[in-house]
Amino acid sequence: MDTRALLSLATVAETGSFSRAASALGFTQSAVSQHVAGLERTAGTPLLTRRPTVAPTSAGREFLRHARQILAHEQAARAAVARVTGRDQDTPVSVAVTPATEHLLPVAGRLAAVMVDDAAAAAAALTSGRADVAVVDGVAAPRDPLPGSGPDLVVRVVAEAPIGVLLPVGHPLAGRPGLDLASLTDARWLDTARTTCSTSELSSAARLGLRLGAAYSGTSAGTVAVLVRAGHGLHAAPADLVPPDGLAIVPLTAPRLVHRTEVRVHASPRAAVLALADAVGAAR
Amino acid sequence: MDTRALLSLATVAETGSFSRAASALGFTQSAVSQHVAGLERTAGTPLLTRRPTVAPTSAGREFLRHARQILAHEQAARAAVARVTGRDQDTPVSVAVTPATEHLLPVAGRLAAVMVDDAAAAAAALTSGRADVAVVDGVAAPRDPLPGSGPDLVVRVVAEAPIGVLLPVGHPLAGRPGLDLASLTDARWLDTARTTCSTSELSSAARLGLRLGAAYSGTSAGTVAVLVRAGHGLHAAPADLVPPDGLAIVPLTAPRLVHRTEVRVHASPRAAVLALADAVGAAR
DNA sequence: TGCGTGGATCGGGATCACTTATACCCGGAC
DNA sequence: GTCCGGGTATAAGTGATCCCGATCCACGCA
Repeated sequence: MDTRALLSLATVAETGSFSRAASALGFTQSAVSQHVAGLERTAGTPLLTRRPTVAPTSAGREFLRHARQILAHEQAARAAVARVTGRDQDTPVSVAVTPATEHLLPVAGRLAAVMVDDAAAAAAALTSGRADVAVVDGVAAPRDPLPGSGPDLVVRVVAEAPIGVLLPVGHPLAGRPGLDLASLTDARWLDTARTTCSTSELSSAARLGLRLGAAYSGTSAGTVAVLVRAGHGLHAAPADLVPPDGLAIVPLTAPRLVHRTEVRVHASPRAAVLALADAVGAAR
Repeated sequence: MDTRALLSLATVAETGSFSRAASALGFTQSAVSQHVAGLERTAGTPLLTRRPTVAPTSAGREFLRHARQILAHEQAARAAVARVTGRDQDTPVSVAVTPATEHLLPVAGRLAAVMVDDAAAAAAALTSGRADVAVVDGVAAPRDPLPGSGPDLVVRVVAEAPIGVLLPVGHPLAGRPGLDLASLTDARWLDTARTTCSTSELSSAARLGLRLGAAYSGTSAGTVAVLVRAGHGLHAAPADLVPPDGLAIVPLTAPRLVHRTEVRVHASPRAAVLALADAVGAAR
């Protein structure tokens, strides 16, 4: 099996057209057609529908899942070899960052930031070789790893703080010394996925279904504050945060969860990567 | 990049010889040599040492990690396509089982058992397509998944019981109503990895280092009982187990952990696989 | 019916991937 | 030193393959 054919298949599936895939890859349409035909011959079944539209069949979807993995590993293999042979000394360090950690990056130095939504996406970028370092934050139990951590990665904790609930100062619960999340499942929560301590992270770390209110798909902590103050829903935040005007933070007593910021690097990083990881760890 | 070359490289690395790899794969030694040379040319660096012995270089080790993933995904892609096209109707259902769950398999029916050590190894067998179903047991917090569970897998819990500590009846702690694991880190534990509620699973689920005594690398619950009775160390067990002669089981009150048995299948199983999963689930 | 779009197919030159045969390298025996 | 044996690299030849340009074909549309 040749990975060029897999790339053709994947590109056709993405672009929805043999000719567009061909021009994207610098092949002729004929070659792409032959690639796909060859894969279908070895698979023994059609992988794409042609008419009325070009789209994966059910067999094709399964096949593509693995094909994409193979292509990712092919790139990762190249990157890994370049890393150990040190032939990447002059290429910029590529950093995967979650929205809330972007400000930790040093301004100086040759580096390329890869924006990712959460720790799991950062792990994918790291293992596929798209990133050399990841600076991620997320919600987990105190001794649990953040999602997506695995072997072959060196993890370094930059900051860790217990989690609290962000409430308007006038809210009936704002005066409490602490709160149990289980008693708040019927409250309305902002529906966030990319913010610091996003409700989706909170919900999955706590393994609790939370009732969702207004949805916010951005990443800005300021907007979250405005929405909470306006009563559109609750949101979590690191308990050591200075509460924005008009808001209070009440610590979560159960379940015991923390917001953690981590730097992750491959087990065998080049010097420039290590230096960057140290800089972020020290910046804090 | 051609996966045949990757297979040659991997086989050379495994057998430690170009000629042995060649005969194992049905190639000539010359072809294997050219495969490896081609990969080294594209990688731009030697991947294997030739003399005094054939072994991966550091770049080769990194490369091989990804190469093996690619080969696994190639097989998995074939298996996945065969699954959805139903061309595997007459092949036996392949089941990955942990040592403690083997007795749950129905005796009748065409099936092939793949023995694995733990839930994580079963997950690897499942995603690589080596197994259609997995019947696994392991230790985890009550609402946590067992290690190695992921998306694209349908999980069904067969049995779940709290965990207790297996003690000789004469042991000073044997009369207690419950025990805290944190107070037992200095006790001596049997060093097991493949038994039901093995100490390595217990330790990693509880995130506690336990002091290890005698090591037992087998899987027999009977042997574990004999070793505990003889005072070689403590061991965990499902709390609902009928204690063997001369032993008592004291429930663990903290951390709250359970021993769980699960059946896992791919998201789109063929009928024969589903039937088997149901049979195991019903057997209990 | 004729036309435009887009995938499939055909023929042919360049390249590739094997095989066989042979060269090369190194350690050990004499 | 020389020869031998186990083992990898290289050379030459051949059939398969890859990819291109050209053309065919199916379909939707006016």
